Amino acid sequence: MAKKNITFNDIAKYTNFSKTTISRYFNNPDSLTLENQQKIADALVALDYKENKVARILANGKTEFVGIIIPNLYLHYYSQMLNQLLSTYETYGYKFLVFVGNGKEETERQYIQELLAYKIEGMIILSHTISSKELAECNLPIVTIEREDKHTCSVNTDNYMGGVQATSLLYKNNCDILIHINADIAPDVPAYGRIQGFLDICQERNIAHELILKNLGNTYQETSRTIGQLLESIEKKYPNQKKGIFMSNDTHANILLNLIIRKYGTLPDSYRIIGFDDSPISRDAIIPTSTIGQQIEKIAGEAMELLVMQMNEQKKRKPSPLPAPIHKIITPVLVRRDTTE
Amino acid sequence: MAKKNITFNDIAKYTNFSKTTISRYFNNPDSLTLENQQKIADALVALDYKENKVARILANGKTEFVGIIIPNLYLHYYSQMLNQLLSTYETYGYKFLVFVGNGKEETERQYIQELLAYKIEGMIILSHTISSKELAECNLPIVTIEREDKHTCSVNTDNYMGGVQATSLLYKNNCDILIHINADIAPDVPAYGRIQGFLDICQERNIAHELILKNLGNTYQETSRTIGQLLESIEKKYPNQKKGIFMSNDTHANILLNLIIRKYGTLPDSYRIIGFDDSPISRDAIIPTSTIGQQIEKIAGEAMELLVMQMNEQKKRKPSPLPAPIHKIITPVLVRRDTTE
DNA sequence: TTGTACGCGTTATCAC
DNA sequence: GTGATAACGCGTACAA
Repeated sequence: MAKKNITFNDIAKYTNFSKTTISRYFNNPDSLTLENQQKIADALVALDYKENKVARILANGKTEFVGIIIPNLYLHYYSQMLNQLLSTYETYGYKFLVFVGNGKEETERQYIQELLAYKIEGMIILSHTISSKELAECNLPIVTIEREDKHTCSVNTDNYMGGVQATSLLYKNNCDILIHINADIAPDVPAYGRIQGFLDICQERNIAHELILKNLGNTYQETSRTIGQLLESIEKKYPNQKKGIFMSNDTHANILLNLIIRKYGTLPDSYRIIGFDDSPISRDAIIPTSTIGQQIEKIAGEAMELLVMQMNEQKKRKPSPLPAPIHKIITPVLVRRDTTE
Repeated sequence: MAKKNITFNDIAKYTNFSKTTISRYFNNPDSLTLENQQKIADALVALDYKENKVARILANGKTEFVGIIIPNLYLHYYSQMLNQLLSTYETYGYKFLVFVGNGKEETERQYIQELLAYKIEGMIILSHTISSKELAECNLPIVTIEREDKHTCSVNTDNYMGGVQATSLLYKNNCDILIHINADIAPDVPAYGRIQGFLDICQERNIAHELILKNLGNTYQETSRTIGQLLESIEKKYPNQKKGIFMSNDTHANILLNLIIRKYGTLPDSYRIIGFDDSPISRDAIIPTSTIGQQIEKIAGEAMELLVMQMNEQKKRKPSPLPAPIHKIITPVLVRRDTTE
């Protein structure tokens, strides 16, 4: 920088006020005469002053930074969530430092260290890598979203209810056999609720059902092949039966749907399908696919509200820590489209 | 905060060194005895020291912050680009302050002010709202991506080449009539190159063609209806001809494809389709769709490289400004799938 | 190899 | 309503 930055000192000299008064102009303008306010305002434009929030942070400790660690932005769910979180800037004014987790524990730990070094006031964690116990030890307001959350505040979709809704809809479609295909996830991850919801409804209503827990593969090719194999075995196992299939997400539902359509040219009456997430693919599919919609905007909003509450508490003289983590549950929305009746 | 933060001063007292030595331990450890390094290292853990980068910024002026303004994260293209940009943290160590533009000029201007107040070292702009002229006046290293870029450094896809590739492929598919459907975009936006590429190839090779420039609507419903109408008029206008249709993006290509499949049960030989972007929908479509792939990772990489170069220049004693903005062009990749032969 | 003294730009605490 | 002065935590000449 050739020309030095203009500081309060320069303005003070220019206006014959003190630094203090200039500071007050910004933080408590009413304590100045209107006349003097104007003087300073004029000086600001005359000198082309640019504020420096870094100095302000050092002086008053408030960074207005929030850190976000998100697993990726490939999945529509995550990018949408980030979108909504960033949008809360308009409401709360917090700035976001964003890191994309890569699943490596050590790296994500470094991200957190980096965030702490910048004196962020709080964190929102969507990544699954680091345990809520370790997160809680950061001693910082934290909200986790849709992940293990024993020791942190969190906002989650009511996955159980989602599972119930999906299963019930298939049931009402008069399916003979209900099938849920999902990965073999741990019970402490919120998404496990979908499985439990499926099982409970089936047992409660005495519905014939099969739960297929299987890793479907990490690439599209792999997933596609695995689902193809599952479809074959299902066809063999349940011929002449009306099959209601509840897929763990819309991408998988779409793959299944495409396989069926390519085979039969249409979705036979013997198949009903429902996905999860309400991602664009469910709408863009050759047959718009029923799904369970997560209320992403609401989840993001609640997460920030929960975080802001904690951050405000921290700013008090004697912050009283939460007696226990708060967990908010957001109800999902059933989206009926053409793969169910 | 109940307990005060540990500072270099505390460590200095604890170890009987001076602040300076502590500082050196972090910034130039080799200038200390191994023995003394160990002493300080021990003190660090004993006192549970947490570094404070805000203070460091104030002292040395290097924030290592880069600002990003992105129009939205709905479109896969943008979320992917953000993903790749954020991933460069591993390479360069720059932290990212991210804002989602909302299209309102005044708001985005405020975002920029906010970023400047945090003394970011550079900006990457994907939003279209603010002119490159105004951006350049920030007097800060800037790289724009895929937008008007007369006065800023930029990285863009070679849209013209993309148009040429798409058009050539349809031509090689022995289509009787080539049709390009796009929005009525301004010639100074990079994406205009797709139109020009289409036109040039058609004229050069004397191919029967039609260019349809039309706003397809802002909602899915609207877009879907508009494309349906276009399809009808195309069928009337070119019966018994083999139609090669180049859509402006994969979402629109998919809508068109679905309409055709729903009508004919398959993609008739009289239709060849190609999209643009290589977004997931092109792969997930009922018939995997040919498309032009933008090399997002490469674009993001080049953008950061270009930005880092400028930022490094700024840190020199006497930074010499670029004589003219540098514009990098990244060649797209033709992705052949099943909607062309 | 280590220390002294000051600067970075703002806010907070008194005093007037 | 306004001002002097001391933080905030770290980097960096310059000196030793």
